[in-house]
Amino acid sequence: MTDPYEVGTGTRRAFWADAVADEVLARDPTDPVVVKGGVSPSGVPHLGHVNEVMRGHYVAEALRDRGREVRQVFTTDDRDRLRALPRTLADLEWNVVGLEAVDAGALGRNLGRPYTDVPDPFGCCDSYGAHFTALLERTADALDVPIDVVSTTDLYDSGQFDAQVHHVLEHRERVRAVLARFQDTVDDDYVPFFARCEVCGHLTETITDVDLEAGTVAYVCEDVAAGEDVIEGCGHAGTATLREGKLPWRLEWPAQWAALGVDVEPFGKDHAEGSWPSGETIAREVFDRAPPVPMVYEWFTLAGEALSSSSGTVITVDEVLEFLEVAVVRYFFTKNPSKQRDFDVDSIDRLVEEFDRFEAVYYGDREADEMAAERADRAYPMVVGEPADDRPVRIPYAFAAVLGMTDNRELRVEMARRSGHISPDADEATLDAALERVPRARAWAERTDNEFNYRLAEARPDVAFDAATAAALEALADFVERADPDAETLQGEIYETAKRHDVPVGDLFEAGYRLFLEETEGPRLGPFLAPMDTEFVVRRLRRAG
RNA sequence: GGGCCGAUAGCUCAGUCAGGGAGAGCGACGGCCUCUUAAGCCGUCGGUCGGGGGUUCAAAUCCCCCUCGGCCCGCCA
Repeated sequence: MTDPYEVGTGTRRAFWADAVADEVLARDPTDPVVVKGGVSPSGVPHLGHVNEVMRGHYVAEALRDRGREVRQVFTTDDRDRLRALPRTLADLEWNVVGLEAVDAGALGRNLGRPYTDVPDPFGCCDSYGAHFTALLERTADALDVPIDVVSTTDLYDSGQFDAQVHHVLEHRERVRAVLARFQDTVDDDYVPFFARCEVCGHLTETITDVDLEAGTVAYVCEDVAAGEDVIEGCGHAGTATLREGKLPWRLEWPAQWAALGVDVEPFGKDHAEGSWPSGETIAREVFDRAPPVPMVYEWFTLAGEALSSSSGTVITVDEVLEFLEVAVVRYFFTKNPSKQRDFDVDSIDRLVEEFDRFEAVYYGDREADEMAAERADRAYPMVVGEPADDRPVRIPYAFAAVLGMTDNRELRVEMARRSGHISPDADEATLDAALERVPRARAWAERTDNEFNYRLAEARPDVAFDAATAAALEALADFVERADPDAETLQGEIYETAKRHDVPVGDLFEAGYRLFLEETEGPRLGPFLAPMDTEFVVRRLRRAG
């Protein structure tokens, strides 16, 4: 069998997507090459689900780069049954809410039914499945990844799956024999089909007869185990057509490959040991076709916790984009897929700085070893789409958070210029692009309430100082009013003023932070105050407003 | 119980596929900027490469055993 862990590691390639593309091209597929991913629309799509989109996207881009036409398909496995109620849900605007915000009782009565048969708890889409599929599509859109979303329910309903379902049932003896090599529970009575009960709508696994001539199965609606719980069947005995049900996942997956002509598919490490080995064998021995090139990605954790829609440990792409630029998020997914990675909002500034370095390496503005240089060369254009001629001006993320202390654009520009992060002759377009990071970094500082989370105090804080400090502040105000000093002059003057008034330097700085930020510490005061409106600074130093 | 992936500096990670110099960023420490004050620059320190054994002239890299994190071997993805 093909070890999915080996694909992408067997050749010397700086960027894993190129190694996967090598593997795909070695099989000489016909255009369009089909890259697939997919998930079950079981709940709020989170950052982990993005693997199914982004990993495939990079493989697709690597193939396109070699002149191939590529179709990236994303199956929403919406015929799967609702097995448990997730702890959290999200409306179409990404407002994440607890289960108590919807009619959980009504939702609970739908356990056992396919997602596309469950009413949308928010009432805005055709079904539960359609609702969360819509969020998956929005996720891909937000990251600028073009995908063809294919509903698995639609594959059944429209007849596109007829041939595969028929084929599976026709050769169910062989299916049984193959699956039994992988699963102990497959016995002589096993029929690889779940029928939808015409009375209660549950998917039942008890198939009592198969009539391929008529294209129907006979079933009894029995209890189904769902984790610790049991979903009760209604006991009804009836018949269903081959479109009124579904294949078990281990067959549905290879059936998708056959129906959609899939050439390559990334999947999570959970599949690597379970459904991949059996699926690959089913593809060969039942569908008589080569399985796609596999590629495994490891899972992410969120601040050390497993991402899970059902438990509610989720971070959505919508959330992530509040504090990261699209390119940075896309960059995150260029990293080695075989490593478990922790996504920690607290230290997201590191990721951004890493992206900035990666970008600088691409533009040759930064030394890098051969491997890193080649990786930047390959991956960067896929991350940003179309690299600009010149390296974009980037403000360091942490400093961008600092600029977020004020909403005044001129002040932001002034501070960025004086800090040397933006050249004095930068045009408006460059400024806008560079400042795009500021609100995101500001959102991050607020969210994590870290050391960059401070705001310019709009109203004068109510603080009192001893006589010496007050006199020093007064002197400083006079100096600012008289000299309108630049950053370094002012910074120096603060020291001098403190000395002259016999005030410990630290105390005078602290007084400044209290007056302007309502904090006891802060950024270097000179560069911070110098670009501000002189009148305002003087007034505040005199505690007059 | 069987199997798979991962573990490299305080932190985040590259390097492991094809054996030969242990690396980057951040942090810490020191220095520069008339200046202890969260941004800039220069420099320094920092690692039994998870542990043990083996192969080899040579092992982070190959082999075996073990520990830890995660996953699979039921369902679901």
